[in-house]
Amino acid sequence: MIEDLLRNNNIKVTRQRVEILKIINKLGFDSSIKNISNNVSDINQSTVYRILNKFYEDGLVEKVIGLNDEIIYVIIEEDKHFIRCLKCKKIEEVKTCAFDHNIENVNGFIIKRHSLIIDGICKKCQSNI
Amino acid sequence: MIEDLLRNNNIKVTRQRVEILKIINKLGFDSSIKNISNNVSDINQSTVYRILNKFYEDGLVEKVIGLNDEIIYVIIEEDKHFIRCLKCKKIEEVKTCAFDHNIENVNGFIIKRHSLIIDGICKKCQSNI
DNA sequence: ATCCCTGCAAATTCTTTGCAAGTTT
DNA sequence: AAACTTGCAAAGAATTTGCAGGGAT
Repeated sequence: MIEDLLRNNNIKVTRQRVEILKIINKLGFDSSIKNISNNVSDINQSTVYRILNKFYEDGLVEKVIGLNDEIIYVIIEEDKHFIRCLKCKKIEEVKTCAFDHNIENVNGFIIKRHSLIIDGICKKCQSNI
Repeated sequence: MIEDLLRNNNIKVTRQRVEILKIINKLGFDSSIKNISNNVSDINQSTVYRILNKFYEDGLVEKVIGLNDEIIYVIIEEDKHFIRCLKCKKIEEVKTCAFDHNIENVNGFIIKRHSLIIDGICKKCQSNI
């Protein structure tokens, strides 16, 4: 439930915040600020900025360089991984986790989560030479 | 040699490009556009933008969300990994690679490179509670 | 009732663009 | 010589801010 996502992060529930979260979910890897703004109704542009900044500061979303080389906002989930085609720039989620969980204490850190960005050439682009 | 980095990527060698590459190297994880601009001498602001865009398009640098949550430009190297402290936001390089190279053909892609972003709590922040 | 959030409009900052002159290969 | 780069100045976008009214707990 979207509202719980907010409550769990001690963020007050407002119409604008709920709507923006829903849109981020819906847009997936296309959730740039521009696209988010274009897809919500009756939310002032500066409110969109303020909400996204808050979500980011509060650790609810992650910023990633996405399609079209823009910053996209992704709701943080445990150990989510991406694979990205160097040619067509499509991004997909990876189901398998290639992270060796036996490695602990990297650089003395306590590991909280990790994300893996894999670059390659997707099937389609492989066939187009 | 910096100049070779450019030649290898079929990018013409100019004073401005060499200088910007050197600064990126020197600044490390602090190489936001603002910092790059502040650290070069006699390069017009629009030239900085044009050069960084070109480097990015030509695959010489990668964009990453860095310190201060800004976009930073990092020279692409094979399988470079980062670990990032969730509290103080410090970024470090990881020497060990926790990527399981046995996993091939993820999602049907031909894997070209990967990067791992690990989030955790660094030593210093562990002691400050 | 209190504290936080939002819309609005203006200010500020960031990024792109056209063109003429200068460089690189 | 040809093709590409740069600086400059101006245009265009993106982002932030102060404030007054509205909403959540």
